[in-house]
Formats: sequence, structure tokens, C-alpha cells
Amino acid sequence: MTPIPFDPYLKDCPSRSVLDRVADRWTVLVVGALADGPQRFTALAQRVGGVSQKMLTQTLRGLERDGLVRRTVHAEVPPRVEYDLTDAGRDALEPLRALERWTLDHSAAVLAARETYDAAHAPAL
Amino acid sequence: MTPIPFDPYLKDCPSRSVLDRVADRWTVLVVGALADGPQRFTALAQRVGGVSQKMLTQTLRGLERDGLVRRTVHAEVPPRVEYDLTDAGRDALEPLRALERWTLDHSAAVLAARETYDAAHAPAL
DNA sequence: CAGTATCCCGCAGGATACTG
DNA sequence: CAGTATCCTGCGGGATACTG
Repeated sequence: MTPIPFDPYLKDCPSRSVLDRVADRWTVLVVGALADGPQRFTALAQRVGGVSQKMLTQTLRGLERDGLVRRTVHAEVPPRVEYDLTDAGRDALEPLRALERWTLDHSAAVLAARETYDAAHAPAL
Repeated sequence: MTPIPFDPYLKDCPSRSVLDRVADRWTVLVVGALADGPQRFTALAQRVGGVSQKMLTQTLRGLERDGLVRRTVHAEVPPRVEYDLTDAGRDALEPLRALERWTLDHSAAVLAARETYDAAHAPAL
């Protein structure tokens, strides 16, 4: 009855693939964009700047497959499709927003650190 | 004097590249492995299962460049190199561990969701 | 509107070999 | 020990065109 102890530090642990899903650039932004309620495909594409519709579809499908996002097709003409977070998705939202928050808070410092590093390690000409 | 408002949802915002660094599979594991104190290169390679030395070096360099990790070379023979988190790195540790925690807590559910999804969307033969 | 289907290029990232 | 250098392959991911 004891569940298998998942450990992403182990090479072949299935949790590695779960981590891969969530430790992803587009996942962070798409889930974040779904934070304040259901969104349509086009709305998402606009909120997540620079995402191609291929990557948006792919990310959404992955999240749906993993049970973080629910896809609802409304029987209308023209069809309206809405995406929203499941409970698991909402659980993921917290760590993901924390990551986003860290990014905001540290962007200036990180950018500065890069300049310093690059200056110090620049080709000696 | 007002700082530029970083926004990773904007296509060309520099914070996007900062998010990219942190929303990365190896970053999560390497930073997590550095949680309990300084580590040597080989020790890290062992803790982070399946990482190639190329990717470990690359990740460590990137984190050093961005100011999350400090690299210390001890003047000994043979040389001993230790990596540890900076203050910024320690700040990042929290969201990153939260993500890891989420992964652990939801792996079983996600794996199950995949099976269900795949069964429902399987090729009809 | 909300996709799917293709084509294609660049690079992420692994394997292997060499060095201070 | 802690890397660097090189080669090579798969696929991430963009552009474009078509469909229900």
C-alpha cells in the first residue's frame, strides 16, 4: 500500500516528466494567464506575448492531458472554447506565481549580474 | 528614477530571459541540490541523476552568470571547486522547492490523468 | 474562431575524447 | 578533479497554409 516514493533527483523516476511539464517557460505564463478565470484561446494568445499558436496549442494540450487545465467547448456557432484551471492546476498556480514574483523582484539584479560577469569574462581584446 | 516595469507576459521584456533561466528543469534540480550547503562538482553530478557533465557545467555557469550561484576555487592540489547559493539564489530556492514539492504531491495524479487522457484519445484501432 | 498539418532551421543536449 | 572541445542527432519551436 505504500506508494512509490517519487524523487525527481533520480534519473528514471516518473516524477521527472511531471517536473518537466511544470518547469517550463510557457507553462508558467499560460497557467499564470489563467489565474483570473476562464480564458478563450485568442485571449490567451494575446496575454502571453510572443507565443506562437503552435506552442500555445501544444502547451494547452499538455496541461489538459496532465489534468491541470480543463477544456470546454460550448455548443454554439461559431464554436467557443474556454480553458480554465482544475484544482490541481490551481494548486500549481501558487508555486508558479511565486516563481513569477521572484522573476519580477530579481530581474534588475540578474540583468546587472550578467553585465558584470560578461565584462569580467569578455574576450581580452 | 522609476524603474522599468518588468512584465514577462510582454514579448520583448528582458524579464523573459530571467524567467527562462529559472523555469528550467536542470535549474530546479541543481539549485535544489545546493539547498543544504556548498557542493563540489562531482557531488552535484551524483545528486542530480542523469545530468550530463556538459549540462551541469552549462547550468552552473548560467546560474553563476546570473548571480544565483557562487563558484569558489580552493588553491589546493588537486584543485577543489565548490558551488553554493548566493542570497539571490537562496531567494529563488523557496519558489523552486515549492515547485518540487508540488511535483512530489501531484505526480501520482498527473500520471493517472495521462493514462486516462491517452486512453480516451487513443487511435481507434 | 480554434484549431490541424507541413515544412524547416537552429540549437538543446547527449556521447566521447582530451587537458590543466 | 573539474572541466573544455568536438561531433552529431533529435526535436523545440517559428512560419505558413489549410479546415470544421
